[in-house]
Amino acid sequence: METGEDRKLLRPRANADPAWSERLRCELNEAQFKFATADDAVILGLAGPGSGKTRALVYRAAHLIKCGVPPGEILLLTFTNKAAEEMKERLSKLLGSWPEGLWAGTFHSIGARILRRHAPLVRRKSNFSILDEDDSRSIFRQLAATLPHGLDEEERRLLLRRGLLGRMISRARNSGLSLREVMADEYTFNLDCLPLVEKLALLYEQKKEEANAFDFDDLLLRWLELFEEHPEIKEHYRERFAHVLVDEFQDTNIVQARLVDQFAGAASICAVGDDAQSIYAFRFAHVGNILSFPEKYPQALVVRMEQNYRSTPEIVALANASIAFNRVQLPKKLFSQNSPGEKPLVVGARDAGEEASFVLDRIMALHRGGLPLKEMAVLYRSAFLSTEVEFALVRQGIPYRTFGGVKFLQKSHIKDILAYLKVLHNPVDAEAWRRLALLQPGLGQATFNRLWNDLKESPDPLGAALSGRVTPARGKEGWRSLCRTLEALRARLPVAGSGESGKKGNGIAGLIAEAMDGNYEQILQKNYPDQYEERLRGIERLAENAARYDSLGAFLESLALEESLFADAAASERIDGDHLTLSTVHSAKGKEWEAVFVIGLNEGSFPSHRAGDEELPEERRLFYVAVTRARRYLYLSTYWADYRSWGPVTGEPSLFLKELPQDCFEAVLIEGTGFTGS
DNA sequence: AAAAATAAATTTTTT
DNA sequence: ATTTATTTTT
Repeated sequence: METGEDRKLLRPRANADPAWSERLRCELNEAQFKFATADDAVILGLAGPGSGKTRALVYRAAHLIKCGVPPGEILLLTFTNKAAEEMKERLSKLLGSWPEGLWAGTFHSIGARILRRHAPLVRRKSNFSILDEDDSRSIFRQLAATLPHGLDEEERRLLLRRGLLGRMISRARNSGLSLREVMADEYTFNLDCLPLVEKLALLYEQKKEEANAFDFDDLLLRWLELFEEHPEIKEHYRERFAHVLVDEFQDTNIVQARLVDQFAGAASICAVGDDAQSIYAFRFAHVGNILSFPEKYPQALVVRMEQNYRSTPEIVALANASIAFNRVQLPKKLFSQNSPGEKPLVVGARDAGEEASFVLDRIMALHRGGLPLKEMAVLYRSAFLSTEVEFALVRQGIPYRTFGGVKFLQKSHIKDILAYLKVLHNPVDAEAWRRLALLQPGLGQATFNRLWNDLKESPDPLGAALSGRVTPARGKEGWRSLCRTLEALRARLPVAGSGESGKKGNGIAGLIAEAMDGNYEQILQKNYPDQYEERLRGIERLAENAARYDSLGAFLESLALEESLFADAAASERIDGDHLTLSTVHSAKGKEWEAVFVIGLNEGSFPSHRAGDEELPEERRLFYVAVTRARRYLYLSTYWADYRSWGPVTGEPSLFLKELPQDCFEAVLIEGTGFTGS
C-alpha cells in the first residue's frame, strides 16, 4: 500500500521502460530532461520562447504515466483553450492514445467541471448557465434601470458604457482588491457612487443565483470558495490529483495562483512560464505569480530553459534587443545555435493597401519557392487590422484561416438560437428568456418584466409558460408563437433523468431545426432582410457542429468556454488543404511558423492607442511574442498614411520599430513613404 | 409601451 | 461603416 508521501514522488521503477528513458534522453536537452524527470515536490520551469517548455511539460506528463502514475492523478491546467488543445494533442501523440482519466483544460473549464459536481454547495444546480460579457452587461443594464435614486445621468452612462461597471467589479473580484480600491485606483470618477456600485454588485450576485448562472469569474472564485469552505472536498481533490501541471504560469491571475496553492503539500506542483511573454494583464494576469514563485515555495526546483530551438540567431537577436527596453524582468539570456539566416526585414508602405500587396507578393514568392502556406502567418495587434490583407487574399484566391477576434457567438442570430437551447436546458435563465421574448413583435422590456415576475415564481417556469398560465396584455400573438415553439422543442428533448441522450448529434441539430421552423426563421427574415441567407448559413454551421456533442449541456458549455475552438472548427471544415494563417498576436502564442509577417506596426495600432505608459511594457512583450513566432523569415511592416473610416490617424512607425538598433534588421522602403528605419 | 427614426459612439487582446 | 443609445412618433 502506497502512502500519500510516496505516491506524489516520481520513482522510476527498476523495470521502467528502457526505450522510453532512451527516448527522453534523445529528444530532450539537459534542462528539459531535468524538468521532465525531476521528482521534487515543487518545480518551476522558466523558459524563453521557442525553448520547448510545452514540450518539456508534455514529456513530463508522459513520463509520469510511463512511471506508473495513473492518469487520473494528473491535472493539467492551461490558460487558453488553444494551449489546452495543443497539450492534449501532443500528449496523445506521445503516448499513442489519450490517457483516460487525465484532466486537462483551462482553469475555467476545470472550474466548471468541479462546480457542476458540487453545485448545491455553491447554491446552484448542476445545469447552471455560463454567462458571457454581453449577458452580464444586460443584467447590469436592467439593474441600473430599476435603481434610479442617487444615479445622475452622466454617471449612469459612464458606468454602463462598454461594460465599465462589470469590468470594475470583475477586476475587484480577480485581483483581491476591494471595489473602493479599484474605483479609486483606476477609474477616476466620483467615489460617491461607491455605495451604489457595491449595491449593484450585490444585486448582480442575486440575479445570477436566481438565474442558476455563473459568469467567467465565478468559475474560478466559486471553485476557490468551494475548497476553502468545504475542507472535505478540498481534501478529496488534493488526494485525487497527485500531480498538478500548469502551463503559461505568467498569465495566471491571483485567484488562479491561489487555486494552484490549494494543491500544495499534497501534490507535486509543476509550473512553466516566461515573464517576458505575459500578455494578459487586461484579464488581470499577475506577473508577480511567477516572479515570486521561488519565494513562495523556497523548496522549488527552478529549471531554466534558455536555448531557443525555433528561430535563427538574427531573429533571436532582434527579439532580445527589443525586450531589453523593458526594465523590470527576470534576467534571461535567450540564445540560438541554429544556422544563420536573413536579417529580419522592416518594411515601410504608404498605406494599409500597399502593405497588404507587399505581404501578398512575399507570400506568393515564398510559396513559389516551395514553402507551403501552412508555414506562413500574418500577425497583428487587433483583429480589425487584418481586413486589407484579407481582401487581397480573397482577390488572389489564397486560402487562409483567421484566429482571434472573430466573435462567432457575438452574432445576434447565433445568440438568439442559443437562447432557445438555454431556456430548455436551464429554464430559470432569465437572460435567455428575455432575449426570446424581445424577439417577438409587440413584446418589449416592460411586458417581459411583468411576465417574468409571474413566471419566475414557478418552480418550473417553462411548464408554467407552456400551460398558458400567463398571458401578456400586448403582443399576445408573439408570446403564443414563442410558447408553441418551446413546446415543440421540449417534446424533442431526451427523456429527463435517463442520463445520456439516445441518438447523439441528431438531437441538438434537430432542436435547432425545430426552433427555425417554429418561429425564428420568420423573425430572422424580418430583422435581416438583406443578410438573411448569410445568417441562415451561420445557423446551419452551428447545427452541423452541434452534431459532435452528445448532450445539450456539453454543447452549451463548450460554446461558452471554448468559443474560439468552436469557431475554428466551424471554419476549418471549409478549408481542407494548405492554407495561410491570419491571427492576432494573442491567439498566436505558443505557435510557430517558418515565415511570419507582423503588420500594422504603427503608433496607435501596435502599441494600441489604448495602452498608456503603464501598459507599454506589456505591449512590448506582445511584440516580443509576435517576432519570436518566426523560425526563419520575419517581416515587420508599418505604413505611413493611417486612416479609419471616421477620421484620419497620423501614421507613424511603431515605437517598437524605431527603438530597434539599426544592425538587427534590414530596412526596405516602398516608394515615397519616407520611412528610413530609424 | 413599442416601433421607428435619429444621434452617438466605437476597434485591443480571451475565458 | 456599423453598431448601439437616445429621442420621437405611433
